[in-house]
Amino acid sequence: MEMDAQEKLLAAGTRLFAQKGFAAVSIRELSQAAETNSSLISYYFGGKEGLYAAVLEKQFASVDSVIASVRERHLSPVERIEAYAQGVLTAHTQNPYIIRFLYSEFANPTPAFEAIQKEVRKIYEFLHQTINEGITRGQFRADLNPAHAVLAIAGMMNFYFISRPLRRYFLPAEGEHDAQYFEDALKIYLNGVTKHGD
Amino acid sequence: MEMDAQEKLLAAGTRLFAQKGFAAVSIRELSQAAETNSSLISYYFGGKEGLYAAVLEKQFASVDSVIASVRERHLSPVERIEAYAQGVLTAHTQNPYIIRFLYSEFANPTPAFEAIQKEVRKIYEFLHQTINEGITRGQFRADLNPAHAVLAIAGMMNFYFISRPLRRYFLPAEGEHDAQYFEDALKIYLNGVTKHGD
DNA sequence: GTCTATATTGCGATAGAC
DNA sequence: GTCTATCGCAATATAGAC
Repeated sequence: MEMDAQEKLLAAGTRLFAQKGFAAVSIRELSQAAETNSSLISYYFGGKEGLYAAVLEKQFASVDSVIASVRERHLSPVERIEAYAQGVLTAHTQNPYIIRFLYSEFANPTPAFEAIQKEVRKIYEFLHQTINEGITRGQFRADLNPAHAVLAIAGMMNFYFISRPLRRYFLPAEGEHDAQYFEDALKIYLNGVTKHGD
Repeated sequence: MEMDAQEKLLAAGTRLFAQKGFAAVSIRELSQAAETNSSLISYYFGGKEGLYAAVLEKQFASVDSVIASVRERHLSPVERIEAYAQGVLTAHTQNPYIIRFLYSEFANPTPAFEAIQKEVRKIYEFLHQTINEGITRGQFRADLNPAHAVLAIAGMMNFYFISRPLRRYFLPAEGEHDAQYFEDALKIYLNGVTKHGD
């Protein structure tokens, strides 16, 4: 462990802002969770908003590295879709709170939104280009609308994590089927977009 | 129009709670948006929390009617998947804020969560049964995991609305392609789950 | 049924001791 | 670098006039 007050505040902020949203968390609650003093939030981060910005920045830095590692490899369209799915799984597994922040910013943008938008756009363009290439190469159905095909795969992959808290209430003791879901969803998707009668 | 104070508060609460979240909206802001007085929130709803509960109740009542109308029809598995997609489109079109409340409750359940959970469970079981029947009838692939197939279709359909606010920032002037997206996504999904070599 | 006025609590930020 | 104490303000709720 060995965390100083600044690190403990960042950790507490990540958890609490993700769980309850920015407005619902007070600096008193934050400082108690971090076992430190509320005045240190201003000292280190310039206030509650500054702490929130620091939390977001750290979250999305890790996303960026995942994207970059996928982009630089030379892969076929199908392999790229698979790499995207694996990247989503990796990102959400490494960082279970990121989907909350992403959605919070969708719904109610803060100044940090611009940076997030840039990340999302990179992913969108990567997928869009992948679909187009798959069509051009004759591997994907020619009647595919690329923008819609992108939304379809992104929805299949991200909704799994979005719906996680709710699923825990009514699905039989979901162990950790994450990898299996991604495999199954990929099969449905690739089967749905590729040409048949091969 | 002809709205009394109670109706105006309910309308203002729906918009503001959806846009900013429960904690980020004050009763002053609410009463100003409704062009009335903050004390009326307590008078009619017993307080800010009561107004929020009333907003949620009204939102999910409309979802229930959509589900019920789909369930009672006699449809084949493929037709039921199509009816589900149409139902999602209808519900979100009639009520653009519902996805926000749904997600807010996923992330941070309030006492209203129990009722929402019941609605979601109904939808889940409808889809699960549909997939199973499709497999039994030999229309869907036998190696399909029903739970995963449900999540895949729910993700494709709901993520479209979840991502709407963000898409507006980087997609070329999305007109209203909603119906077209649903058609395209359905084609991918059904193509992905049904048996081939027919 | 709707308003004004106000009681009370909790908020975020900061001054200043150590 | 971390604490205590406190300031000023905005929050929700309510009492009471009309």
